[in-house]
Amino acid sequence: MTKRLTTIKDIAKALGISVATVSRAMRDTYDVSAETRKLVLDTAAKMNYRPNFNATGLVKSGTHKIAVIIPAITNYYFSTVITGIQEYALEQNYQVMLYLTNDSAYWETKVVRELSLSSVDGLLACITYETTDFSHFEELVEADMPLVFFDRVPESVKTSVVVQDDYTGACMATEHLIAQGYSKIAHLAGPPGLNLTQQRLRGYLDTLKKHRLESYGVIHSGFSDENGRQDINTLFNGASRPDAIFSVNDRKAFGVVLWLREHGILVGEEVGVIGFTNDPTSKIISPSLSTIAEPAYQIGRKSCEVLIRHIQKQSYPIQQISLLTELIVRESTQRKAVGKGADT
Amino acid sequence: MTKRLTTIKDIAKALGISVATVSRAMRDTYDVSAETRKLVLDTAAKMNYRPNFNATGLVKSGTHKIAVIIPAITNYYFSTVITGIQEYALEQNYQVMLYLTNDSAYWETKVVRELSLSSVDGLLACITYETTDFSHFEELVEADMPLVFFDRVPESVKTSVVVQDDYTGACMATEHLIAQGYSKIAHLAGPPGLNLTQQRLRGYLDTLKKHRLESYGVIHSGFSDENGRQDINTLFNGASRPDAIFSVNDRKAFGVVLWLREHGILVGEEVGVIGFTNDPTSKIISPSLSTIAEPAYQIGRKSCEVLIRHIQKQSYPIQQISLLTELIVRESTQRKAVGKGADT
DNA sequence: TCTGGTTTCGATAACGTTCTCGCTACTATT
DNA sequence: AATAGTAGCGAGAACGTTATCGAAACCAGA
Repeated sequence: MTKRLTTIKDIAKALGISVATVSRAMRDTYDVSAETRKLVLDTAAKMNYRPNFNATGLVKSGTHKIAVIIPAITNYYFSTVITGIQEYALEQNYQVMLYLTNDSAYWETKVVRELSLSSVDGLLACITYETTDFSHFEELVEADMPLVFFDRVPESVKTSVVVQDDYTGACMATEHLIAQGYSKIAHLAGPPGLNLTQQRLRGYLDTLKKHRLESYGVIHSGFSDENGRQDINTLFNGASRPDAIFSVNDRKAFGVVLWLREHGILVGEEVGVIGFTNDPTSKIISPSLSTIAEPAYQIGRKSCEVLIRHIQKQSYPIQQISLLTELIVRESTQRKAVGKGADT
Repeated sequence: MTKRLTTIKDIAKALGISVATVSRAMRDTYDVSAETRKLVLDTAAKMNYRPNFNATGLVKSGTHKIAVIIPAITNYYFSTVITGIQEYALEQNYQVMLYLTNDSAYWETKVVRELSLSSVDGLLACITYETTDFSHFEELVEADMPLVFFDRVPESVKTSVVVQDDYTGACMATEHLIAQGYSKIAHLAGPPGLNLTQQRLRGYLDTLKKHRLESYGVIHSGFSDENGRQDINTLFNGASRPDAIFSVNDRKAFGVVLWLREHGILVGEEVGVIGFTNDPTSKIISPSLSTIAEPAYQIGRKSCEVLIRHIQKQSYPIQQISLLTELIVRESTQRKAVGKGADT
């Protein structure tokens, strides 16, 4: 129950002019004299006027708001993406509404369906790893609501997508392991349904094949460090132990490093580990983690840019943007034995 | 330029009844027969009707949106708080608009000032560490806009606040260090202007005094691990080296641990380190970091709850809520020398 | 059959803004 | 001096919804 705010009418009354003139003076300079324009702007500032977005949105059917739907923000990648989105949006005078699905397909559907179509101009989404039915998104596309996916993207829905180059990143990671002298390489993969899981897996397998190496195991599971612990455990209880691990993301790799350390296995020297993301913690863990850096901030900015283009021009063609990744070499893929002398 | 959406009018026309009846059927059950109500609801679903929030907001002068203004989200504490806010808001059918200030007072002022008062029902804010002038917030309070601060709160503005018990937390941390046998304790403090900096500093000093110990140094700086590295460096280049560090937050403590490790100083055994936050990385770093756990998620939920109370009842009294912290003991404050035998 | 009270619904005005039209008054042209 | 053109402004409709008021329709009681 906030106090009544000053409206355009109040300004008009105070100045003895019509609301139409005030409205015009507020935006463009044409069709209104420079002096009345200045007069209006001054008294508007004096009366502490703020435009009512409900009213403008109603008549112009545009709200200058975009919705971001994302599984979570409590990790480096997602929070950085959001930061990029937020910054670009603010520059373009758009406001962002945040929706967390908590990786639940139920919540995702609910949020997308109940999201009043009239309250936002467009959507930026990253799907949960459970989502298999995309009809709630397809309904949006049919209603001509601008929609852009990033990172985790469905293949069926016909919209613009912005991702990192997962395939090449995985190739780089695997190549690096091989170059460092590891040959029994296993892959801790992500949830099977996800596009990025498939791309990284394919990069891994293709690179192995190129070097005529066999895979020492592929395990699909979630993204947490706990998942990493479990997976490395089953892997090391199996018949043939790997001498290197390529993990689908850094957090899972942290679990691996921790597990190996606890079991007295030297990370790097005995078993190489490489992740994907470049989470800041990868510099803090010891040994520090080699990884494939994702351009998270840029992905945020870029996907927001594409969305706003779609909003402002409905003829803007569908984009398939893939940003480059970068190999970051740290201790977890270094065989220090070389410098250590005749230890083996 | 989305397709025209179905409005309440379309439903009225399709059913041959008035818009008023449709509107009533849509919300309450009184003043409309059960059959027409059902009829309306069914055709509304069939025609894929979504309410236009601009229109409802215009007439009801309430938007069911709240704004969250926060320095950043790329760290554990803030992203977890936001998660709590978001979840509670969604439960109560409120939508969250996110604004990042990037710890810039300029951006904070800009965002708060330009934020159309009419586009949100209330604000949840955490100030930057630069902010010294709070007039942009005071203007909001004068306009009767519901406003709640969390974590970093200004003392001058008369609003509800939700924080963790920083003072007691700092006391617990210092007590723990003393109980573990450390006596030359230094404090790496936060930016001096912040309330939480002062509270934690006071808890540290009071506890020292209680045990008749002297402070081995207090350095104010930012919250990053880089700040931690620099501060420990100046501390160890000084005349009297501390044997324990209480850091205002975990990230800064990470910098300390890393610096000590690089300089061959045994963390825990030679120099105890304790942080504040319970960032997940504190379990990953080695040695693992003792810390004071903050109820970040609960702070998010609680502050959102208080805000919504204020929105729904303007007579709701101003709250001063302080949530409990918890001591988490890990390796960085353990003197293993005891078990190690006659090493010293 | 009439009265009084419900129930159910419709007309219409608001909310704050923009947009379309048209009117006035001024300037320039001949 | 008459006309055409244009700059500047006002009146009113429109956007989609809710709120107020009143009218019809129904029911029960006498």
